[in-house]
Amino acid sequence: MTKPDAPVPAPAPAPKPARRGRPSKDRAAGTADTRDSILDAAEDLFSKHGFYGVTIREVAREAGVDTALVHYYFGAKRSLFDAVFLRRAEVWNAERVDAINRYAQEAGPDGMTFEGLFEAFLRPPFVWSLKGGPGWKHYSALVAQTNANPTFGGETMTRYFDPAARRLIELIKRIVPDAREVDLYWAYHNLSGALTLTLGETGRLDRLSGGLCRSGDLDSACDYMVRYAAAGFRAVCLPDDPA
Amino acid sequence: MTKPDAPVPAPAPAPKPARRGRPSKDRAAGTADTRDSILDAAEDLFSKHGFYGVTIREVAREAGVDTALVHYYFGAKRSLFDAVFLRRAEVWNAERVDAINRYAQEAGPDGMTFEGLFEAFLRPPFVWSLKGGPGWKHYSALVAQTNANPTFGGETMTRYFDPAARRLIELIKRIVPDAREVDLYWAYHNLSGALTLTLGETGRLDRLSGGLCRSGDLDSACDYMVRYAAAGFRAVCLPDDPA
DNA sequence: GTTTTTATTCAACGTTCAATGATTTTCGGG
DNA sequence: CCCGAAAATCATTGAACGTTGAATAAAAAC
Repeated sequence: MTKPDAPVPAPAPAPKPARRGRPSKDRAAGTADTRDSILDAAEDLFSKHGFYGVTIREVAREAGVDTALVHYYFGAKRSLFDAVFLRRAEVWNAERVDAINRYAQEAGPDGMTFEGLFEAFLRPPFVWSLKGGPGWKHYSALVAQTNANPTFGGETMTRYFDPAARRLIELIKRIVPDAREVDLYWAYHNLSGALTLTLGETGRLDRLSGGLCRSGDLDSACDYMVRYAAAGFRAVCLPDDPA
Repeated sequence: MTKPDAPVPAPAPAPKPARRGRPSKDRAAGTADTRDSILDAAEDLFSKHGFYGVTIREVAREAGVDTALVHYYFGAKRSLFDAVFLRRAEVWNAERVDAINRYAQEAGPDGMTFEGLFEAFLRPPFVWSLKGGPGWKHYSALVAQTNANPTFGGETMTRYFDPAARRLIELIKRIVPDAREVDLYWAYHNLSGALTLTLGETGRLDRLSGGLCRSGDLDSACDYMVRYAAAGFRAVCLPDDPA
């Protein structure tokens, strides 16, 4: 059944040195290197197939390490997922909060607009996804997927992502002091859904539009979202449109 | 090693009659009953834990049937998922297309508004989720999750859900004939994200708002979404706001 | 009344999974 | 120079996985 060994592809590719024990110092930087490569691999795979769609073995293979090393660094599989999720959560949200706080200070209490505030709030994640390297792109998709999942990461999403949303709503109240709070939350929910779907870059918009729009064109996406959301908030909070 | 049989809990609880072979005719309606109960169980579980988070054994147990029966009716696990997804897809989308077509006819070419059109387009799925029983609620969550997944159901979502979106955009063009098509698609994307996140009812809005909003209050959600989206579309397609 | 088809249960197959314990090698501190 | 801690591999464990084949009983077809 074996094919005739005509071209001789390679004389048994020496499957690996398979060195055991602690690695010699010259290779890599020691520990942080391995840890991060596991996180990167897990981030990539989780973002594409979800928690249950990924095995520790796949993570280890993509990271180029032994399966047991994943447990050595992160313990149970669920802990690995949490580590992936938390790694960028703080950066992501701290930057958004900083941006809207800075905008509020620069614009002053009476100079703020919905457009300016949303621009400050939305642009950072789009920029990370565009310019932060593949890790950030994967992370965006992971957040999008986690946000849509009813039983997964609920507490984590709340813990890390809600403070930024709360701060945004506080600042919106300065723009429309008479708005009802419940209206603001529902309007924010509309914005949140659009944001996560867009950052997920599932490619559905590309197919729906027959190639006219590209999911990866996040600069345009952010521009559209700012205008769309600003008008939506005004319509929801200012029903009589005093303009 | 066996415990002293002091209290005698039960003389072997007769774990089940475990009848074999085709069921007698009086019990149940024959085949459609079993098939649907499997679909219902799978729909429930898939919507909560995703494709890989559910095992055939769990589906069978929740449906109250043998594991092998699931394969008998649906073959491979992936085929079961597709069957679940397709069962309600046609109803869901046919009704939305009918509703917007009816609205277009009643309002006439010059009488259509964004609010009226979106009301027709959005209300049906909200009503199904509210009044269609638990199956429709699970299905809504399943669609929300599938829509956010980059590698799953992409073709299926496109095949069954895009025609309704295309028809909607055609009708929007009658309201704003001068709008650029690319703007309409991006605006629709914002609407789509809000819709699926809301129908998912993940409970995040409840926690974010401290109980002020309830995810399950889909009547309000739909009202908000109609107003929000109508204003958003106007802002995106009519940048100079000729009003 | 016999035969075929349909619906169901049971038992098992081979595979893969997450996780662990033992072992090995190198680094760093004394 | 030694010795403990760190970082890695290997081998294995028990459980759970999707899937299949054989057996069985009622219904339907002839």
